[in-house]
Amino acid sequence: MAQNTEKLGAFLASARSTLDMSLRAVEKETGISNAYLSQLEHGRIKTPSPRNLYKLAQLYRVPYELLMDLARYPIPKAPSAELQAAHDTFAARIGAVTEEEEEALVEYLQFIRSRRRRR
Amino acid sequence: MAQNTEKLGAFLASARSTLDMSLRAVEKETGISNAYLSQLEHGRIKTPSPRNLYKLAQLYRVPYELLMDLARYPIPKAPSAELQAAHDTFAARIGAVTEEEEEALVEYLQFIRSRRRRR
DNA sequence: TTCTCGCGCTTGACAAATTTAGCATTGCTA
DNA sequence: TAGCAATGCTAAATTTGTCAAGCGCGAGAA
Repeated sequence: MAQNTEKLGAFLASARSTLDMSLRAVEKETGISNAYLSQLEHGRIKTPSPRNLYKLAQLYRVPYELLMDLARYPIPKAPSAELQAAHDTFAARIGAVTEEEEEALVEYLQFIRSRRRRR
Repeated sequence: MAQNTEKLGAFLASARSTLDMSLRAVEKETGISNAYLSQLEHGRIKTPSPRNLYKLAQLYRVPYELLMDLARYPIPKAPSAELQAAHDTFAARIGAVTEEEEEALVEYLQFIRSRRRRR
C-alpha cells in the first residue's frame, strides 16, 4: 500500500502547484527537463539524483532533507520516512502551504469540526 | 581537471585498505558487487547512489556526509530547528487530524489551488 | 613444476535516470 | 471562426549505475 515514490511525486507536484509554476518554468529555473519533472511527479522515478532533488528543494523552498527522505535516501541522524510522525506524512501530502492557504485550511478544518460536533 | 570523483575513489580505497579487507569481503558485507567497488575506487562512477555510499560509510566507520561530499552531492543535514519549528507551528495550529479530516483537507486544498489561474 | 585459491580488474549485458522531440488539449486573440 | 502559444504528457534515444561472468596474476601447497 502506498509505496513511497508516490509520496515524493505528490509532494513535488503540490509544491509546484503552490508556486503556481508550469513544468517548463521549473525546467527553466532548474535545468531539469519538463519531461523528467512530469515523470518525477507521477512517481515513475525511483531514485532521482540528489543534485536534482537539491535544485528542486531550493526552488520550492523546501528542506532538501525532506526530499531526500521522501526519496528514501538515508539522511544523517534523522528518522526514516517510515518512522515519521503522522503530521509529517500529512505535510508531505499537502506540501508547502502559503500563509493564505494555511489560514484557509485552519478555517475549513474548524468548519468541518463544528459541523461534526453537532452530529 | 580536478576530478573529485578521484578523491572519492582514493578515499574508499584507503578506507578499505585500512580495514584490510578485500573487494569480495566488502561485497559480502554490503551487497555491493566487487566489480562495482573496483570501478568506484578507480573513479569511474560519477554519481554513485546515496544508499551505497551509506552502506560503505557504515562499514568503513566514516561519516556518511563525508562520502556525500566527496561524491559532490549536496550534503543533507539533520533537519534545521527553524524549519522544524515552522512545521510544528502549523501542526500545532491544525492539531491531530483524523484520517477523514486529512482527506477532506487535501481535497479542499486542491480545490483552492485549482481555482487559481495558471500562467 | 603444477595445481589451486584468492585477489583486483575488465567486459558485456541489463535496468534505470535523464533528455529530445513531438503529440493532444486548452485557452487566448484576431 | 482560425490560428497560435503554452501546458502536461509520453515514446524513443542516450547516458550511466550496477551486476554476473570471466580473465590474468601472485602466493602457497603438493
